[in-house]
Amino acid sequence: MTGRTARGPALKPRKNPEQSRSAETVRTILEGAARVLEERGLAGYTTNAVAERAGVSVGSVYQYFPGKEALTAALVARETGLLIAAVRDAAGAATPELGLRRIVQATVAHQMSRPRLALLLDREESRLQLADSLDAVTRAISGALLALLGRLEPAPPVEAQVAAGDLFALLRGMVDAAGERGERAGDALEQRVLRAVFGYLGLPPAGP
Amino acid sequence: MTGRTARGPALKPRKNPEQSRSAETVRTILEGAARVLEERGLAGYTTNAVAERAGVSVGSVYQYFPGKEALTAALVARETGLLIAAVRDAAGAATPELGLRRIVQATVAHQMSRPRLALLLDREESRLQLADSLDAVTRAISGALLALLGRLEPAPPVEAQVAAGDLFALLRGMVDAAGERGERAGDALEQRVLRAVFGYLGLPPAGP
Amino acid sequence: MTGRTARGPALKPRKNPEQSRSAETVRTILEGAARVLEERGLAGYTTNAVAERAGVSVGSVYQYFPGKEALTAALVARETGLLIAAVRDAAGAATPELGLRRIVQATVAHQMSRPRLALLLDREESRLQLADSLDAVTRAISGALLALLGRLEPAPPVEAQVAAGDLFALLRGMVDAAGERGERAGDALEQRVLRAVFGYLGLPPAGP
Amino acid sequence: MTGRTARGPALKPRKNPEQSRSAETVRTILEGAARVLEERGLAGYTTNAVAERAGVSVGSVYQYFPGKEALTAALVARETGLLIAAVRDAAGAATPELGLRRIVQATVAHQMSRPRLALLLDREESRLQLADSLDAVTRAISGALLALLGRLEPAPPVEAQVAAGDLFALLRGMVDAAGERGERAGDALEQRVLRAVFGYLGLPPAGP
DNA sequence: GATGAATGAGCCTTCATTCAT
DNA sequence: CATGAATGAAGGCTCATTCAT
Repeated sequence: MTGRTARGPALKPRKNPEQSRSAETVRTILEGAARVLEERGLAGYTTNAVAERAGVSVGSVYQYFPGKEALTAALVARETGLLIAAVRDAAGAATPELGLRRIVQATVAHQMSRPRLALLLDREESRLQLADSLDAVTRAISGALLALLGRLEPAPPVEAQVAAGDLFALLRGMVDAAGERGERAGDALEQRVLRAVFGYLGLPPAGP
Repeated sequence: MTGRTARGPALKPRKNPEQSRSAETVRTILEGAARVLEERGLAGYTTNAVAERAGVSVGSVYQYFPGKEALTAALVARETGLLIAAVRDAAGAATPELGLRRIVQATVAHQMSRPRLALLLDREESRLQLADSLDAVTRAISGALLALLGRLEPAPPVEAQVAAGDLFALLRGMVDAAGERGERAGDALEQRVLRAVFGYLGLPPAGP
Repeated sequence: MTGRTARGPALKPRKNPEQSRSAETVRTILEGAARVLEERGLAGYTTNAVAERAGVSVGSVYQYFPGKEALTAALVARETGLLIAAVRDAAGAATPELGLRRIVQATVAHQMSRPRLALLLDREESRLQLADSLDAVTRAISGALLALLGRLEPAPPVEAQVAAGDLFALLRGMVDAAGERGERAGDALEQRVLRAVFGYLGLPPAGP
Repeated sequence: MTGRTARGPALKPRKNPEQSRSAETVRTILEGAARVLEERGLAGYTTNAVAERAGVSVGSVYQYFPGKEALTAALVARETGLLIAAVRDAAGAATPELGLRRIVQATVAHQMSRPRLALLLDREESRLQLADSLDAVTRAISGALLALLGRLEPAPPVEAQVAAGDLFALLRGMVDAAGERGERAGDALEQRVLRAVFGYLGLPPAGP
């Protein structure tokens, strides 16, 4: 690993063949990568392992991704897609309270589905500085939070920008930890996260 | 990277020379490791780099630590020592509220002192399964929280064990993120974390 | 995968000029190879790059050439064809002096037309042991030189075989170097090469 | 091979321990590289092959050279050292004619000692653009030639700069070719090269 | 025939660890 | 004890070649 910290080393897929056979191979590779991450952790996450797990050759991995980081980025994008959509949606909720609840819900659901994978990708996401300087999930969630906070009455006693950052960190921290502990009950976790969120904002704890 | 995932590889220092020259060398090595981590990140954190930064030979590193992971573990222990002591202390505070505040305070202070180092070590800590299965910081903070929660009136509506886990995760998440953002004002951060903590527990936000 | 789904009526003549079609493809591929060599050098000279540059698939390259070396050999043959013809011609010149001049002329002209390509192919030619053990150009030029030397009066004081080898080497050396230096004036170079050639043979420097 | 054509990717040795054990290892590695080049050619010239042939591990190769190219550069420097010294010396010869003879002599001697190695290194030398833009040998020989040409009477009818380039090319071309042909008689070759050189310069062929 | 996705041997390089001095 | 040269397994990646469509 050469100390490439601040460059932009091709994180985009090499081809984007949303068609026929190739798309299938891409899916296979991504799922292979996900499985390797879940089963062997970051230490076992090698391009050769991914290829083997996916049942393709290393060459095929590099046919579609210019490098390992690009593969990781693509996996992040894939895993994150639903979450981002849900979060975007939440920003337009009827009330900010409802929006917050929806964001928490979506994040919890996302982390519950493949906890180890989600956790490891969170780590990789912050290690590589994907995208501009902030990855898509962070941007999406923080953005949605920001929008919701603006509509809150009374306005929270903390600057919105900062509050969004705090809430995102708090949310991710709790949810990742729950995943690591093996917690599987989404509803319960959701309630607890909301206690912290509403408490932070000085709102009365909303009933379920 | 050797695929040692499931073994129990000697994480304790090889010698425990609380004396003379050796202790000094150990300190030098640990500080070298800390500096490397801060300056070159996880990618640049190699045993040779540590030795060079510390002004000793690689051989000396292996004289005092059975392997890289042991070195990391020792660094974690060193960095964590003060925090753990402070947290233990907090458990005996006059009121649980005060105890909570003290824990938050200590954690914030700890993260603020060497933010990048603290962040990277947090990550390594959870990557390696240090100690029995839970590292010392986690145990200390969770334990202290648990003790304090038991004294709380009214008792929080969440099982104490779970609450302790949540609060620890929330705390660490917020503090790490603040460090990553480059935040340097400890007091402000402390207040905000407390809002979340007290909110989670259903307590009225305590004034500063 | 060309969407050739609808089979219309047979619009093509029954008898395809398969020959000329193939020949055209071969030409395209060879020119692709030449372009890649000129633009990306030996390092960028890959079969995939050639195919892409030629606008055909890799498969097609292998349809016409059994391997990369065969492709290179064919390119050498193509590039060398005119030169060889000119050199053969020169062997029959009225006087040996004129013949020598013609050979030099042809070689200079050849190298000037596509200098980088000529240089790189010279290298590849000697790397691969093309042909029997001596490639066509070497054989042609050396042969012509040999014939001319036999007619020279007075006979050069060096064995003809050896002299032919020397002159060829000298010629190629000077011409390649001129190409590498970016020299573009054929006439001047020709004169200088002739000085060396005639000097080597102990002949008086012939005027232009 | 990524098209790194114009960068300066560390061509200097990593360490320059002209002492004790290390120097011996460096020598061993360089000789291994030379042997591999002679025995297996450019195609078989891999860092692993070099290490194996030298009886050391790949790691040791990289301990002393930052990369394969640096190794090649060092080998070129080693092989070229004597030649360069001799050529430098020749520039100060009593008469320019004598100087020319000495340069030819040294070059012939150099190429005769390990012909295949010299040939392959010549190629590599021009492939990598070692040093500033011109490699040491080229600089040394061209420089010496330039100095000598300036002292020549009558002055050659060609611009000195150009003449130096031509003579160097002619020299190298003839000598490389002789090596490739397996010629082993240094004196004879030397005489023939001198015929071309003196002829080029319009000087009377000097007796041995 | 043409296509281009797929293959996999093999290359360069790194780095945790050992051991002779 | 300290040193640092030496080791070599393992990782990321390329590219000539094949073959199902």
